[in-house]
Amino acid sequence: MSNQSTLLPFIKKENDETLEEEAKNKITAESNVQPTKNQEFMNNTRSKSSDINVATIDKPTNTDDCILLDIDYDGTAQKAYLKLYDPKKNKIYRWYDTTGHKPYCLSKEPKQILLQNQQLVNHPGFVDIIEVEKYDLLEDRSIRMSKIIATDPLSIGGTSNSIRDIIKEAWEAHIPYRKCYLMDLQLIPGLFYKIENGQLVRVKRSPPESVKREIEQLFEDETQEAKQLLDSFFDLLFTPVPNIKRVAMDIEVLAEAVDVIPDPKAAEHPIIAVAFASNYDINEVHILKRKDMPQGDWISEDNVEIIFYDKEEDLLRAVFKRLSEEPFIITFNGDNFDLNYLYHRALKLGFSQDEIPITIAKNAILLKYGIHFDLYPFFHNRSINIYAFGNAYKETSLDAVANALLKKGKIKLEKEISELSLLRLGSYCYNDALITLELTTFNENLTMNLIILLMRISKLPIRDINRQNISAWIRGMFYYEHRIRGYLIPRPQDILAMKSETSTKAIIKGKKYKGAIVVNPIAGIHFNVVVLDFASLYPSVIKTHNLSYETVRCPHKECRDNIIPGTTHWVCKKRVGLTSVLVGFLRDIRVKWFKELAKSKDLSEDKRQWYRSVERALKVFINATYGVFGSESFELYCPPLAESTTALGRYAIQKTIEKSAELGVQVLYGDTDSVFLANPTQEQIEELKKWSKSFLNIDLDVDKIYRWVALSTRKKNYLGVFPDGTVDVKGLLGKKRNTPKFCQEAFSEMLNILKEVHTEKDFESAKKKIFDIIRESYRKLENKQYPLEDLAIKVQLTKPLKSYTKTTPQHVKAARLLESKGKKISVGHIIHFVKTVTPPNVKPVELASLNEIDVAKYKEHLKATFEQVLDALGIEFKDIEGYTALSEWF
DNA sequence: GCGGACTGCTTACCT
DNA sequence: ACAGGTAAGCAGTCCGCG
Repeated sequence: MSNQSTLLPFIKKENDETLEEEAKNKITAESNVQPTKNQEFMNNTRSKSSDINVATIDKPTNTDDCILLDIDYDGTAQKAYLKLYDPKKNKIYRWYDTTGHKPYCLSKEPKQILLQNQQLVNHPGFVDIIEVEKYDLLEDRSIRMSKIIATDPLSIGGTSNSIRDIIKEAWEAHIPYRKCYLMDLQLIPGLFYKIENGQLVRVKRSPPESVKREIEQLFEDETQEAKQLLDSFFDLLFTPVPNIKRVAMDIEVLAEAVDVIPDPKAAEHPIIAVAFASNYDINEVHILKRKDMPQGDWISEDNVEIIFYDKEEDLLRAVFKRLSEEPFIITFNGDNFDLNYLYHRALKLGFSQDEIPITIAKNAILLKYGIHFDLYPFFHNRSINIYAFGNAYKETSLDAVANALLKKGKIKLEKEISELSLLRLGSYCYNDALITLELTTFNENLTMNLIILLMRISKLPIRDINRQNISAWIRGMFYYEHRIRGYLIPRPQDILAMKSETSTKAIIKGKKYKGAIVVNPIAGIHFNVVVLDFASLYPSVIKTHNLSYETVRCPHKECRDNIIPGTTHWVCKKRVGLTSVLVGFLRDIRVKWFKELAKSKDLSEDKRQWYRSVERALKVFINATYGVFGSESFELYCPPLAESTTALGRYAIQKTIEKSAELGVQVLYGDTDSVFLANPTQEQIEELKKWSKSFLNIDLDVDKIYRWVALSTRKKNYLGVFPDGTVDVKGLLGKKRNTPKFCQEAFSEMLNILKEVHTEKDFESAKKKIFDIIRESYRKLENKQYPLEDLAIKVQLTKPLKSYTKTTPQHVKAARLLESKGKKISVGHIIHFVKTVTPPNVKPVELASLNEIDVAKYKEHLKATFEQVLDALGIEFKDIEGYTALSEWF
C-alpha cells in the first residue's frame, strides 16, 4: 500500500484525479464526517514497519509468553508444529516439535506375535513396537498392550494400506495426530507457553494463594478425585485471556442476479469491495472502481481508510498482504464464502498458489500464516446459542445474530449490491466487517473469552472449537483425562458389547429409552405460585449416583445389587466414575464460585464479564454431558448411562411430588425438574428444600414466584405474571416463530392487558378488553387491512427440497413454487407463505396478493392462538364469536 | 365419491 | 450430528356408507 500515498484525511486513493475531486466535495459536505476527528486520525496514522511481511515467525529460539492456539502437522518435516500467539508483539510463532514424538496406535496382541506380521513390519512407515501398560476401565484391570510406532500419521490410518487396517484390531488409532500429540505432551490450547532456547515451556498463571485456599475449602468435603481435578483446573479457569488483536473481514462480489449468491468455486464475478475492521488500528475498505458507477456517499463510521483500485488484481494483492500480515482474521461464513471466493477468484485471475495466503483444508479454510476464525459455525452451534447466549438468536445470519447480541444489524439496502455507488458499497461492506468484529468484542470480549475457555476445557485447538460440535468438545475433554491417567480409550464397540441394553420404553416412538416426567397441569388461574426446581438435575444425579460409562453395569458381581430404581442397571460400588467426578466437579465449581461472582455488583464490569464467560463455558459442558452419552454418534455412547440418568431424574421429581402432598401443598404442574406449588407457606418451602438435600442429596431451589399463572389443559403451555408485571410465556402459539405476525401482535396486546391484572376481579375488565382485541382483528382480516407480510406463516426448511418424499407440507409447496420461478432455495431457508382460497391454497408471500387470502383460515389461526389462554381464564371462544356477531348486528 | 377416524410427518417448542 | 416429551397442523390412508 506504500505506493498509494495518503492524499486526503479520509480517503486514500489510487491515481484518479476526478475521483479525488469528487471525494473532496462529498466528504466536506458530509455531516457525519467530522474534520477534527479526521485530522487526529491523520496525525495518528500508524507507523507501518516495513519488516512485517508475514504474520508468522518460524522456529524461534526465545519468545515472550504466548498463548497456544493451534497445531498442525508438517508432512515434509514429518513433525507437528504449534501456532503460538504473542499478544505483545502481535505475532504468531510456529514451534516445531523437538521431542521426537511419533504417531502410534495400540494393539492387544503381544509384541512377539505382531513382529511375525510381515505386512506390518515391512510397512514403509513402520518404526517400532514398545510394550506398554494401560488401564482398561471397562474390565477394571491393568493390561499389557503393544504400542506400534510409525513415521507419519498416514501410516497409522487414512490410506488403503494403513497399519490400523493391517493389524485388524487397533485402539486409539482414529485420534487425529494433532490431538494425540497435544495429549501426550499434556499441552492445553488456550494456556500460556514460551520458547526458551528452542524448548517449549509452560507458563503458569495460577490465581492468588488466598483465592486458591478459599476455593479449596469449598471442596473440603469432596472426594480425592474431585480435589485433584480442582488442582488441575486452577490454571484453566483463572488464567486471564490476553487481548488478541484481530481483524474482521468481509467481501462483496458483483452478483449476477437478485437473490443469487455467487458460487465461490466458480468465482465468475469480480470482487468489488473488501473491508477490514479491527480492535486496533486497521480499519479500511478496498473498493474496485467500475465504469459509470458514481462515488456516492459514505454512511458508516469515520476513521476508515478507503482505497480505490482500477484493477481487481491489485485489490486482491492488497487484501492478500493483509491476510499474510495479520495473525488473527475473523469472518462470518468465511469458510463457505469469503475466503473460498477469494481463493478461487485469485486462481482464476492467474495468481499462483504461492501468492495466495489461504489453504483449503478438509472441513475448513485456513490461513497459511495466521489463524482464521469463522463466526458462522461457532454461533450456529446449538450449545453455544442455548447455553452461552440464552437462545438469543433464532437464525444464524449475521444480521439476526448481531441484532440479538449487539442490538444493531446490517445496513438496510434500498437497492441491489451491484447498483450501489462505490462509497455506499464500501460503507455496507465495512459495516458488515465491523459487526463481525464486534460479535467478538462486545461485553468485554465475552465471545473471545468463551472461545479460549472452551479450548482449555475441551483441550482442543481453536479450529476444532470453531467448527466442531459439543460432542467433539466433550470427547476432547474425556480423551485427555483418559490419556493423562493411563486409561485405555475404549472403542465404541467395546462399550456397546457390554452396555447396549436398555430397560425402559420411551413414550415417543423410535426413541431409545424413557425420558422425563411432565405433570398434567391443573387448568385455570392460580395466584401466588412458587416454582421450585432442582439445580442442574441430571449433572447432580450423575455426580451423586457415581454414574459413568465404566461404572454403570460394571464387571463386578458384588455391585449387582446396587440397582438404579426404575431400571435393571446397577452401579459400581468399588470405583469412582470418571464422568461422575468430571461433571460433578464442573457443576460444583460453577455454582460454588463462578455463578455468584458473575452477578456480583462489587466487581468491575471487566471482572464480572470474565466470571460470566467462565460460568457460561462451564455451563456448556455441564448441560450437554448427559445428552451426548445418549447419542449414537458420540464415541463414548452408553445407553444405560443416559437411561439411568433420566430414571433417577424421574425418581427425584416423583418423590418431590409425593413429599409435597404429604406436606399439604398442591402441585399444579411440573416438567422434568420443576414443581409449581399452589400458594405454599415459607415453612413448607423450607421443609421441601431441606428434605430434598437430605433425602435426594440434590439442591432444590426457588426458581420463580408468580403473582399468578394461567395453566391451560396442555403441557408445556402456560403464561405467568411476576410481581413486577413481567409476563412469562411458555410454548404458547402466540410466541411461536411460525405464527403470523398479526396473531403475534394481537397476542402481545393481550399480554399488556393481562400484566395489569392483580386480582380475580381485575379479570372481568381484562376479558372485555381482550374481546375487543379479537373483534378488531377479525374486522381487519375481513377488510383486508393487514399487509400481506403480517399474514405470512414463516416455516424453516430443515432439509433439501428434494428430500420431502413422504409428505408435502405447505411450506414445501410454497418453496417449490418459488423454485419454479428461478429462485434458489436452500436448507435452513425460512419460507414465508400465505394461505389462499384457490388450490393449492398456499402461496409464497412474494407471489401472492391480498385479495386471494383465505380469511376463514386466518380467523382460525387467531382463534387457536387466543384459545390457549382463554381456556385457562374459563372463557369459551364461542362467547366471543357470539359477542362479535351481536355487536355487529347493532 | 365423500367425510370422519386414524396414523404419520414436520416443525417448533419445553426441560 | 447432545437427549426425550408435547402440541399443532396438515398429508395421506382406511373404512363405511344400502
